[in-house]
Amino acid sequence: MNSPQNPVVAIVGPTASGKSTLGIEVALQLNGEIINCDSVQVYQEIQIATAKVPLEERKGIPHHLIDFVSPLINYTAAEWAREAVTKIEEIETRGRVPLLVGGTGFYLRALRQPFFASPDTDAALRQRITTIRERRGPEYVHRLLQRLDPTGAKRFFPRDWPRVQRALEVRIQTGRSIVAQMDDRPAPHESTRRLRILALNPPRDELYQHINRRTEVHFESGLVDEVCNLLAQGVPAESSALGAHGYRRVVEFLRGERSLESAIDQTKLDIRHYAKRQLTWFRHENGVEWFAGFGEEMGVLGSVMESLMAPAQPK
RNA sequence: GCAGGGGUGGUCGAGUGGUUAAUGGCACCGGGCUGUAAACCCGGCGGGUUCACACCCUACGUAGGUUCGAAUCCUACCCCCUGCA
Repeated sequence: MNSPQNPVVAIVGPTASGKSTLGIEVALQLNGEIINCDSVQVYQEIQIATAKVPLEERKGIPHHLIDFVSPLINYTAAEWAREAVTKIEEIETRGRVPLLVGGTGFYLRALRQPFFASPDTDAALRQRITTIRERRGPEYVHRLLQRLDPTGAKRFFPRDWPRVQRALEVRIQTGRSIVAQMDDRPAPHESTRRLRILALNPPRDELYQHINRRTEVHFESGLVDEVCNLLAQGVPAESSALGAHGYRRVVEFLRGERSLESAIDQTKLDIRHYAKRQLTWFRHENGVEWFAGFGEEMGVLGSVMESLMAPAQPK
């Protein structure tokens, strides 16, 4: 019943490349619904610097997995992948086409290559390890891992603390090395075989200009006030939500650690670096079809539609 | 005009006679990524030839000089900053 004629479309690419706009246009033409694939847009309440498409600009296209997680929670890729599968099924049941739109390559990969089964994050354990890291440095944590799980320790650079800490957590929680478990991936959802991954690749210098301009607009639109309010509401400064681009630097500004100007400049830089990493990610992701240009360009929409109407390229 | 300080690679900034194409930071480029991923980490980074060991060229304001050897010492000139006029 589900053939390649019923594709699941993913629109990916660097930030500010016009994915959202393109996604809506493609959805209109394919009778689709959009599933957000961006690790920041999932959060409620943070608004200005997230580049979420406002409701009135969605042209009636339903958007899922957007604006639905409290900023108090630290959402994860595995959760997203699970919920995305559910949404894909729901949308297809309605006879519509699911469109995954967003720049978080890691989320998309979590969907295509599900993670090995592991216990939920133990917040207390994570906090304990984090405290150790803050007091004694990431290398110290790496040495701990070396003792408990030498194989795992070899796999990660000592300073790569998120991965080192996770490996340590897994070793402690399951009694086994993370490395020994990594190949136990569950089979991906059937729909991932019908994925058409379309990636935008605008000229790098123009993309960087877009990013710079967009960042200035965000600050002019009251980003600083937004952060003040969020902090006042009790959203922790260390939350994933406030770690997002823009928010993070404004928090530093409010703490007096940098000037407003430096917060703006650093945000621009953060985002430019991010865009580059996204490009790297998708360049090496399997089965990606590239389109030069921004998603807002009519020509790009044209070639995207043309390519979607044609059968998928054999890989 | 006088006195003092300074001009180093895209940028900031070390280096004060000899493994110096020149520490380091940033930018930039490339790469990684298995429940924090808008996070975190790794590598390259004057130019040219080479698969590679390697080799050649050009570089520390400009022009000369001293020296076996200079970004580092000397002379002149140009420019910048500070103080006094």
